[in-house]
Parts: sequence; C-alpha cells; structure tokens
Amino acid sequence: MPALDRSLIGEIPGFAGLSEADLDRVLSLAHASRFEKDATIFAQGEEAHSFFLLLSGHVRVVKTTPEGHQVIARYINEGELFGLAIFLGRSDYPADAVAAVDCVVLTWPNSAAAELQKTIPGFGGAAYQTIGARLQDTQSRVMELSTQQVEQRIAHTVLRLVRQSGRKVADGIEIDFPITRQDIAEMTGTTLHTVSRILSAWEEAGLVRGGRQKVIVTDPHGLMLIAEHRR
Amino acid sequence: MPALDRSLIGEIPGFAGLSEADLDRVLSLAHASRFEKDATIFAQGEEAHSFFLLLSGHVRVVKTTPEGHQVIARYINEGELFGLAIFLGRSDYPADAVAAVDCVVLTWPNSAAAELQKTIPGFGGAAYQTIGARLQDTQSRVMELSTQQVEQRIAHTVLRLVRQSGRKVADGIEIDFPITRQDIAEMTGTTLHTVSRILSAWEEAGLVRGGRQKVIVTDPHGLMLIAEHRR
DNA sequence: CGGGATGTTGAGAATCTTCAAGTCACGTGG
DNA sequence: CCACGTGACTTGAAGATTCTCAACATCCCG
Repeated sequence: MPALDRSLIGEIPGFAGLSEADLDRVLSLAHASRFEKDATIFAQGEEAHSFFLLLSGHVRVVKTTPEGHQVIARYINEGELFGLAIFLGRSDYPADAVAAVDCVVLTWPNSAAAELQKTIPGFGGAAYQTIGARLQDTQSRVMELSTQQVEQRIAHTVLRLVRQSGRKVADGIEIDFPITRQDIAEMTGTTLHTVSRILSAWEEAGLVRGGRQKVIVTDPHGLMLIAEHRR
Repeated sequence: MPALDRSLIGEIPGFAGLSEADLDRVLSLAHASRFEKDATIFAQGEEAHSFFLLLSGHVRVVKTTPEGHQVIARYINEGELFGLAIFLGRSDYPADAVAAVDCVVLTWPNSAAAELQKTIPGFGGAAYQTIGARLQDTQSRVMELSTQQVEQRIAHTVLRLVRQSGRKVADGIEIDFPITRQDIAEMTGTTLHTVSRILSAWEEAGLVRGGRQKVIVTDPHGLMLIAEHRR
C-alpha cells in the first residue's frame, strides 16, 4: 500500500485545520482499502473491530429483519464516517455495509478511537455529530412512514438522494450511483411494483426520467410539490 | 428549593460509583423542578438552553409535522437523560417534551456540559450511550414501520411499553402511566380507530384488558406470538 | 446468444383509513 | 349530590391505497 497522503483527509470535518503532524498521526493509525462494487465492508452481527471513513464512492447500509426483509438504513457519501459501532457502545455492527460502486475506505481499528479522541480536538465531536445527524434523519423517516402516503415518501426520498448525491446532467440531476426500484422500495417501506408504477406516472408527467438502475430528476420543483402533497 | 440529596443520582449510570464530593459537584450545577401532568418541559423549535435527567415520572416526547400530525418519538423513564440537543450539536429542541404524569426533573444548563464531561469520567459516555441507544431504537422502528402490519406493530409497541414501564397487577402487567388509544396510534403510525379495534379483538381473545387510558397485558406470551406474526 | 436481474403493467384482494354515529367514564360546577 | 360537558373509546360501513399475484418485456453480462 502506498503511503497515505494528507490531502486525503485535510478537507474532512473533524480533521479540518489540523497541523501536518497531526494529519500524519491520524493517517498512521489508519489503513486505506479498495472495495469493488457489491463487496461487503462489514456485515450485520459481525464483531465490530473497526470504524471507517469513506474517501470515495457510495456505501449502502442495509439491515435485514429476522424474517428476511431488507431495509436500507442509509447511503454513505464521500467524506462521511460510518461503522461507528464503538462510539455507540456496541460490540457488533447493526447492519451490513455494501459498496454501491467501487469505493476507497479508510479504516481505523477501534483501539485507535480513544487515541484519536484524546489527541485530535474535534474528532470525537465529529463522530458524535455524525451520529446525532443520523438520529435526526432516522427520526424524520419515522415521521414520514407514520404520516405520509407512499407517493410522498418516494418523492422525499428521491429528492434527498439527488440533494446529497446528485450529479448534474443535460436535462436534470441524476442520482450518482446505480439504484434499483427495489432499493427505493427498501428505503420507503413499499414494494418495487409500487415504486415502478409511481416512477412511470412521474415520467408520464415529465417530472423524472427513468432507466435501468437510474433516476434523473428533470423537475425538482414539481417533485417537491408532490412531496408536500400539493401536486 | 431544598438542598439536593446525593441519593437522587447515586444509582444512575453515568454517575454510579462517584465520590461524594463529585456527586455534590454534579448536583451543584443542576437544579431540580416539578412538572405537573401535561406540563411542557421543553417545546419543539425552542432554543435548547438545558438538558435534563428524569428523577421520577414519565415524559412523552412528541414531534409535530408541518401539517400538524403528531408522532410520539418515545417515552422517557425514570433515570434517563433527555433533551440532549447540545450533545447532538443542535441549538434547538427537535420535539416537545411533556410530563405524562407528575414528574421531578433535574436540569443542567448547557454550559455545564463541558464541565461535567471534563470532571466526571463516564458522564459524556453515558450521554452518548443514551443517544446511541435511541438511534438503535429509532432504527428498529423504521424497520417495523417498513415491514410489519399494524397489528404486529401495535403488539411490539405494547410489549416494549410493559417491558420498560410495566407494573405488576393482579391479573397481568399494566403500563405504568395513562396512555390513550390515540397515543398508541401516534407511536405506531396508525389511527386511534384501528388501535381500538385491535385492542378490542385482543381483549376478546383474552390477551389484554383495556380501560380508559389503560392497558393491562394478561398474556404476554400470546402477544409475543402476534408480534412475531405467528398468532 | 442465453439467462439472470431488472423493470413494467394489469387485475384482484387485503388492509387500513375515513366517515359517521354513537356509548361511556370522569371531573366540575351548580 | 347530581347534571352536564368533554374527552376517551367503540363500532359499523364504505372507500381508498397499496399489496400480491401473474405475466411479460428488456437489458446487460459473460
């Protein structure tokens, strides 16, 4: 493995503004690895030995119920920490993390956590900030699932995805990684059939363009109206 | 206000095993207050100036959507921290906290947080442990809402309530605070009508006994079977 | 070029909500 | 102490949303 470059993490909240010496110290505790699309970074129930920072790519975090239903907990974007089981006082990972595209990941052993928190001001804060943000996200999702119909939930989810991981293309904004109807269903608590029907209707109405493992939003404002149930 | 007694918090995780001097120090930063049933401890959107520990009673945490729907995020039990906005890096409270019964609450100003974390080993950990546990709870709830039918969700919710806040009575276990059908509906993402119908059916089947603002589980094992969809 | 994964669409069924109408319990004030 | 009013609860009937089942179309990868 090549020596890790400071520029990898210089821009990341929690490491921003560190001295070169501190950056080197942070990197000396970590190691970088590549995961091919569909590779598992960690598995639900597995003993949590490390935590991670996504340097590039997109990671899907999936929980499986005892009955075998899958629910996508979230997508991780570049620059985000994940697999923070140790910071929650957990000894195992509560979900699978799967590379949605080819990914580069920094890994720290749990044993580095105390060290980092002690020596890097702001690192612990960044980790807990991340957890706090996820608690709020998850709570919003509970509210959506509790109070909104399927079409609104899908609209909110698609808008969130393009906002967080959108890439500008000729006629709109495209979600930056391959995503199936089934994936969207697992994020919104519905079935791929309903997702397909609704996306087809939206395409008919000129709000989105679909495609295999692809969603392009062509009329974000129109979608927003649907999300707010004011079509 | 009378001087706060060390015994108030001596048993609480995060304060357990502290010296008398440390306990006094923790209490000197706090003040205790009483809230009558239905009193608001803090309100959604209000600037978060303090965080709290519930000494006795039960607190309902409620979020309201822009459209006016209410969702009960959780109930707080005796000995739990709540209103931890500052630990999430938030400047306002994300929900209402309402006394479900008469309550006694310890309050610390946010300014005490850094102090407590520095001087009391384990305090910061306890706060973040609490947040971590809530993230996991909330995620389980997303899974339930996504994959289970209403009857199972209500069964899980009622079982969780009796487990966390149950009081043994003659013919079963009763939820230890007044709870309406509407409350249960707001915890499970359904309507009070559906909750009422299902509780009536369970009563018919001898699993529970109902009553005004009351639920007594008489056959926890039978309810568990319903929760797992194996009636 | 075959086959598995992905996506579409129709029809029927099931669950759950909505609307409606009431009953019941409890606390308050006369 | 009783009448009354309000909040809590119940139950029926109709309707809507969404799921399930089924069949087929399509696309990509090897």
